[in-house]
Amino acid sequence: MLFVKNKMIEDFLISVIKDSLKDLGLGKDDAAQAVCLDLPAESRFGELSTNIALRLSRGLKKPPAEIAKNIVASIERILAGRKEGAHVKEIRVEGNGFINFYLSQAYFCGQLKDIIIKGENFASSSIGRSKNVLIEFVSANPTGPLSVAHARQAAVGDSLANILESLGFKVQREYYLNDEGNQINILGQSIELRLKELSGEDVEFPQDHYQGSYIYDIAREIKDKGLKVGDFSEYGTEYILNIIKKELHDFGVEFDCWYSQKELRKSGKIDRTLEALKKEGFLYEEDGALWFRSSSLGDDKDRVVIKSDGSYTYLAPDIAYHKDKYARGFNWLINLWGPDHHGYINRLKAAVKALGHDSSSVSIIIVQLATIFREGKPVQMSTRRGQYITLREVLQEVGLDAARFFFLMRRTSSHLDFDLSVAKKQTSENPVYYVQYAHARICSILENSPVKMSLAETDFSLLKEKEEIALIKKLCQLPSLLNICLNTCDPYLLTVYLQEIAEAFHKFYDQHRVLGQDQELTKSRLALIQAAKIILATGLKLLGISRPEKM
RNA sequence: GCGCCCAUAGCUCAACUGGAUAGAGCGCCAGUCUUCGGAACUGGAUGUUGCAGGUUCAACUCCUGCUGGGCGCACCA
Repeated sequence: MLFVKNKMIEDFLISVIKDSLKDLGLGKDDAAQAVCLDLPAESRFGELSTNIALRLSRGLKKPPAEIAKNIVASIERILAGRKEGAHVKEIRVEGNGFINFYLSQAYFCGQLKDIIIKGENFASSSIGRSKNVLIEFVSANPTGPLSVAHARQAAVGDSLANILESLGFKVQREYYLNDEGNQINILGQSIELRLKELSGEDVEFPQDHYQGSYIYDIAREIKDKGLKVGDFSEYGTEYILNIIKKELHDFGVEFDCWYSQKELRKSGKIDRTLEALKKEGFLYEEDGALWFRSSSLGDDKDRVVIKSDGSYTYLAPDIAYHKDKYARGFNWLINLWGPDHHGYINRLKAAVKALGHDSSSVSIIIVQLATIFREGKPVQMSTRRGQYITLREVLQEVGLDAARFFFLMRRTSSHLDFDLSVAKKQTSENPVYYVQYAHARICSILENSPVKMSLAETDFSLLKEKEEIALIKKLCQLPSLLNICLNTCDPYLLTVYLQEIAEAFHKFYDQHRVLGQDQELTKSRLALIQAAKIILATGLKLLGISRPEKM
């Protein structure tokens, strides 16, 4: 069951309810301030519901049902004088005092028409027009191919960015490139050692070096081509970065900006940032190191920014990097991190506050890991030995569409089980195909139809069957659904919604014929499935998944 | 030891952030095709929401204490 709200009608009804409470002299009650409309627990309770009478019952010392009755009477008086009142078919008091609103068919028909007129822009809005969003994700060290953890981040980040764009936000996708430091040095050494090994030298390969076979590939290329490499770290970084870029491209993810830490340091911004913080009194020296007074800003303890050997910790460039994000004009920063970074959140929030920004301007989303299964059994992984499932392998095994959909099927904050053998199946077990099949089926009907759908000649009021109504109501929910994705910063609900749309369509299809009916009815149903196609296509596009006309 | 997250049907997950009879998918059992794509549809069985208290009209949801799992707690990135 999906719970969504339809913004426009919802806002209107909330204002009417508030007016009615004032009318009854209840406007000042605390509970009355927080009037809200929810989707009822079951569809038999109408389309929108409020529990306001239950909330008021305590203070008024009256049974909820009685209060509800009075409120409804007042609402009905108000609605009678408003043209939007036509959207409401009926208001009932049900359960132990819920007020349920039943919307009129005219309202839903209007929405349906809107979908067909606006097409894939039906759910677009301009809520985000004042926001410049920078969404930073993946940002894996360029020391090896991308893993499934990065793959999930890529799927979530890219889809979230798509959704925000459709809501009017100006979005930049950015990858922070950790192209210098310890890990990069170790990468260089790993390549150098493998090269020696290939040349027949006896080498000892340390445990903490990169064990993956791709290091051999790099070394072999250097050897075969007889390249003179001065800096193995730099060579390796560039080599691997190209692999990563290709992998992401093949996954349908394009970054607007690759932000180099090396460039950041060279620009002097790190030093200038630390200097500024020092002036504000946020830094102090102790034990030969430079500390950030983060504990005064909500962190558990203070953090080192410059080690006693004079080098930066990871935090120093990161503070400068975030300062630079604001300096570039972004006013909402979204960071997608792996679960191993959750202890880092307070540190970064402290840094943001020290820089003089509201910490709510940064949203940090922890993307939980995915466990890969084959035939119901978990696939063993070991990063140390360089044995982990890569994005490339998942793509090769199940394809782009299934991969992206599966990574988004659970809430981003919860752990995900990803069974490759299920994602590969082309049966109803596989939700991707279920959704895409609905789209293809509709395309096929539209193509076979001898009659053309014409909005001017469509009489939506002919759509009265149970399955038709259910489908229409579902289709109208997309705008509200995208709002939920926005509020939760999570695209996952869209995968659930698309499955529900597909289900509603398949059920309709099974019970009723589109073609070969009375001319008028056929036209109405053509319009209905046209709208369903638009909604399916819009959703799939936002998830970065193809919309096949044939399968 | 300190801190954060999780525990719901055999399995994977929901439950509109305190609401109405805790719902879906998979799996299992039984059905539906002279008709627009069967990659579909219909029906059935499955629960002491980890345990024990508390808060209230109402608790899977909030509070307290247990039990069992995951992750953090670097002058690593």
